[in-house]
Amino acid sequence: MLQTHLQVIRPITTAHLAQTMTLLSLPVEELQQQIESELSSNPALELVDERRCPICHRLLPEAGKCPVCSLPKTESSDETVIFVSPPEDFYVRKDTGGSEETPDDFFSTTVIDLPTYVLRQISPELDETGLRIAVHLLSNLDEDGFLTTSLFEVANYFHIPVSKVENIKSIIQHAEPFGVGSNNPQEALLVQVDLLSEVNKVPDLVKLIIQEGMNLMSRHQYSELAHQFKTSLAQVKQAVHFISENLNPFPARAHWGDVRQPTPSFTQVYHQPDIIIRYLNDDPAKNLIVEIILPLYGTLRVNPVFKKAIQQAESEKKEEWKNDLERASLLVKCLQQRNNTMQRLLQRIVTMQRDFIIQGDRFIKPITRAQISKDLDVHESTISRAVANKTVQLPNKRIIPLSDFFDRSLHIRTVLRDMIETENAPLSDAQLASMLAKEGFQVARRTVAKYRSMEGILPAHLRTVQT
DNA sequence: CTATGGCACGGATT
DNA sequence: AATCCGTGCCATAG
Repeated sequence: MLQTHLQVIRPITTAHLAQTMTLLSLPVEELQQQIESELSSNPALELVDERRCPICHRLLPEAGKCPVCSLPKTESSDETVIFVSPPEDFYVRKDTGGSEETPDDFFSTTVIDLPTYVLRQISPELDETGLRIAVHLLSNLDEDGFLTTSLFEVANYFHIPVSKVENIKSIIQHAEPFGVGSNNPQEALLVQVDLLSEVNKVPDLVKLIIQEGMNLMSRHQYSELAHQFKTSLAQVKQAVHFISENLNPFPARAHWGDVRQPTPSFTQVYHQPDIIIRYLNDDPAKNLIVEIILPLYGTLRVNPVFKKAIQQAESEKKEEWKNDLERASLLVKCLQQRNNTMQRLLQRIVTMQRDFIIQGDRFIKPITRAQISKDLDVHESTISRAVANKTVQLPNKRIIPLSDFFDRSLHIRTVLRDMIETENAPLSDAQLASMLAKEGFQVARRTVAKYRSMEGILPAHLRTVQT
């Protein structure tokens, strides 16, 4: 019976493969749910919660100590421990993939979730009580970054006046992603408008529309809006355009970059990214860092106590527990595999699309998943699954789907966008098509129309000449 | 008559 | 095998 141990640890390959594949195609958010449900239903699985404060059970923003209780994290040295969420710089490696690419790039997987991300920014300006409140608020955010508790409850809980809580909430809202911690999209937008108008000029109409015209705007009833605010249709369109370009009604789903978004429509917003690519210390002179967001804090492992207990179990229970044990170790192994694949994939992508990441859409290179799969010596479907449903945050804070790295038409689309932006008079699709042909892009007239709508650019006769 | 968007087909990609 | 993408044809709007 002792042999079952070995058999259990070494998983049945078909099941292993099947689960690896499904886990691979899951974005972090869903993966987290998956793990949590398994964690609560499977006694063999254990989460050693190194990064959560044992007293207040809140997130630890920095490795080391809890901002609320100032407790050091617990040490754990168990050889069965598997890092689901490696500490910072856990995985650092030289990049020698390209021939003359900078060999300085390094990759590290770190763990950041939204509450932590926000808390890191605001913790310096808060006292201890403020931190407690902030942590409480942040742990009650929904997936869009909106608050799910009322301020009164929080105030009661901490026995403090509501105004204090409001104060904290406001601080949170003004941290990145701007508007996080609001109660609804409208509130988030307003915060963003205020912040933006400190730096740039924002048309008054924008604020008006957000305050009173949300319903009409979301239904794209622009003429009604124009009527309500007694202004021209063009003005309204401009304002709505401004909103979709610069603001984001769902703070947690995406940042709005300084650069314009490829999908200006409200219907297409992306969730919390699976991967963050940024400069070291946000300094463009420094190296690129690729963070692969992992779903959990602490370490996930097979509970060693459970493993021992199974030997003394009654034969009836034994079967059931053996099954649990098997599932647990399978899950852990699959997670490791997922992380590994994601890392290798990202390493490859980043080296190949370096210019695209740093300098923008114009420099994307057309690559296919098939190419990558050859390079990494894995099956095509593996890459497909790894790419599917994932989003990446670029150094300029834009969030794009990972599949954009394989977009064949993005390059032409940016050229097209430039043409229209710099046009003197509105150009028709046919004219644009022939201009593109001169530049070396052979595309049909019909295709130009498609690209145009993909970029959210109005047809020629509705465009006004830009200044 | 011109410009554009919808539908659908075929080839490439996944 | 399923899906995505570019394109041609056609209907419709201006």
